[in-house]
Amino acid sequence: MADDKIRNMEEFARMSGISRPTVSKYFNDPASVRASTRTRIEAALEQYDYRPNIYAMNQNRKLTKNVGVVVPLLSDPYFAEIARNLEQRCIAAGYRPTLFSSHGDPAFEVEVLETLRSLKPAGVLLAPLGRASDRKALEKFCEDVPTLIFDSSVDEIGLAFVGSDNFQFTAHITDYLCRTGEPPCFFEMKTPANPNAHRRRQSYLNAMEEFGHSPDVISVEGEGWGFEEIGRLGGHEVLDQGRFSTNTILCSNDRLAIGLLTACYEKNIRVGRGDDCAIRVAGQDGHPHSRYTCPPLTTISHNYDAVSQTAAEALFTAIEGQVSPWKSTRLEGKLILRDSA
Amino acid sequence: MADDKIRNMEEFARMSGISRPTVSKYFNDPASVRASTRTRIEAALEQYDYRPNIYAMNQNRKLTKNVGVVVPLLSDPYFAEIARNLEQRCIAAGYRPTLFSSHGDPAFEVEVLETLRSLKPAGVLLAPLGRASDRKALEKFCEDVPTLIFDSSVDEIGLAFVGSDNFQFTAHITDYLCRTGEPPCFFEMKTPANPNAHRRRQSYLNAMEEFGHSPDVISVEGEGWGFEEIGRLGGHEVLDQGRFSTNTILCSNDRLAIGLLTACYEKNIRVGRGDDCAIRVAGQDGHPHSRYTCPPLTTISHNYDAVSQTAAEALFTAIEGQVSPWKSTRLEGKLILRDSA
DNA sequence: ATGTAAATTTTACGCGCGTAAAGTTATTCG
DNA sequence: CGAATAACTTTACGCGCGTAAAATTTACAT
Repeated sequence: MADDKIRNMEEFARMSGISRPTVSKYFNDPASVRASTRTRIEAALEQYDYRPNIYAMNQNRKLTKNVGVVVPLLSDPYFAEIARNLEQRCIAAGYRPTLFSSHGDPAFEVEVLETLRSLKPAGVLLAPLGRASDRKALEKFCEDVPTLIFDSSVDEIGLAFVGSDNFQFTAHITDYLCRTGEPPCFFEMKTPANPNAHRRRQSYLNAMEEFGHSPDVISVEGEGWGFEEIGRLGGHEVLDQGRFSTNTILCSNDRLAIGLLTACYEKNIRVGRGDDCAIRVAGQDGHPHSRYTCPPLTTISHNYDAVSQTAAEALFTAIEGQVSPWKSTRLEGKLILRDSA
Repeated sequence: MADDKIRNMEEFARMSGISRPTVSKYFNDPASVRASTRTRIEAALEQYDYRPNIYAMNQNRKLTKNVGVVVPLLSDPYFAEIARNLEQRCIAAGYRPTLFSSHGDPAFEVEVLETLRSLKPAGVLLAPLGRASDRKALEKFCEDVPTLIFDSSVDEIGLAFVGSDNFQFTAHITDYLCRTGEPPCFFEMKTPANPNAHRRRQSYLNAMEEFGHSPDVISVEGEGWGFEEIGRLGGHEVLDQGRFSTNTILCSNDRLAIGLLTACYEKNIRVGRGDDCAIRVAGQDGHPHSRYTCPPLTTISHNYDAVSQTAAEALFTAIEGQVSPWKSTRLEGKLILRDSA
């Protein structure tokens, strides 16, 4: 490997004895050049291991291969997992994903979108912060860049929406809980940071009414994204005050449930469906960690694969020219029965 | 807001009645232009809300403000947390972090580095995959780009290394376990994917010898990054076969410990330090989730803040011209006593 | 051998901006 | 008020590549 440091495509083209435009064409699509040319380029590639500058490539391209992936908060394992899933799909489809976290901050979310404009992405997979999002900024962005909204919908913006059917989620698990024991009360944050919380509360209320039970929503204090700790502290308070009206608690999400389970542990309250257990606790999300709580958490899980596949494919077909009207796809969750409820 | 869509700096400069180079200078450092000019630019900014294209900016700049942050796997909450921490510090220091995950794959790690070259970063904060990493590729990258290695060291490459002192980690918690009960055996993966595993095993062996106990390393099967499940399945197997020679188990990392705790739960084995408990389990890392296991996990925690602060600052001073010889900084962990051991 | 289509090269320009040099205007100071 | 010094503008070029059009070469069939 005679590594005389190739600096740009010009130099590489000279070294391989082929014109730069043809080399450019090769990198754009190796099959678009004559076989003999391809061989020569690939031989030179072995010798000088040159790679085009991706950001310079995209500068003057009609359609880039960039795809932006934006999630509200990467340190939440749920978003980390779905982001990883989406990234893999982008790569598999020949796109270049770039991952961004909004860090739970609406202002930063707008910042991320501005950065994304500079990237000139062919498309964007965006999980907005939800209620906290700057609607107008999102809308404007969606007008300029093909954007698919996932996880949490904001009006009817973008190409389409793909997410879980939160109404089905909560209705389904509420139904399960009602059929197998006392009807649940609903444990949530008073001012939830995560996007789908309101939908789930509403769905709980609807379901309880439909099943002929009186609902009981318990909202605990707490700011930010430290849901486990909010669930734990809130759990202690509510348990101390005996505010749970039933022995069955449906949490707005798994992280809250995990905190509540810890509070129960600390209070020596047995959780589960056995006769020796005092309460049942269920979550919602299918959080990667829900399998490893004690007791393992009964939850209704997002269909991670289906959501990310549907979202990614919808974006790709839109990028590739298919025009279709705005559509909302809400996928059903799957009840995961474990020991906690 | 007369939004006649400004397309580039040229147009914006024309609209604000100022030359493009001066506008460019303004965006580079607002204080570098006359106050009256600044006012005019900022007035125009209000009207047309234009933003320079970041990637075009960096194309021909001597020193960019880009900083790459690379971690082995973003869906591991430990890395997610430290990455978030680093990102915030970069932003606070006026840099533009771009986050990358190696997806646990050495080939992809190299891919990420190639992408990073195109970004022309002023510096990179790199947590390598470790043993699995392509040493030569890393080395080459570090020669070209100012790179600070963190979390897991690979030879003496890059500007410096900042991480936790795994020897101190394991020695410290081993010492604690010895002083408070039976000496621990060591629970690990046979072929660990994470980088610091070997150091920790070695440190366990050293510590046990020093304390005059005979060590016992138990390595369980399992591939990949699903540590909890590996810990759970391995735990079942080892418990079934009665292969734990003592009642105290030190796990190579918290995620493994979380899985082992689940196995114990499933086997109805009480974990903790009470008289009614059969075994003690301890982890290592201070994983965000370790607080919420049942029982809460005793562990030795990375000093997240100190590691990320030291790493970030070391990189920034290097970027800003300070030349200093390669140095390895290993920060001590803090023992977090909880109920599991 | 000849014609034709495909591939390639040449040439030229563009993307959105940084940056250096030289000339012009504005500000400051004695 | 004139000179010195900033600050600014103009001009010109560069970064690393895409892309379009015209000219040339190559491949393949007849």
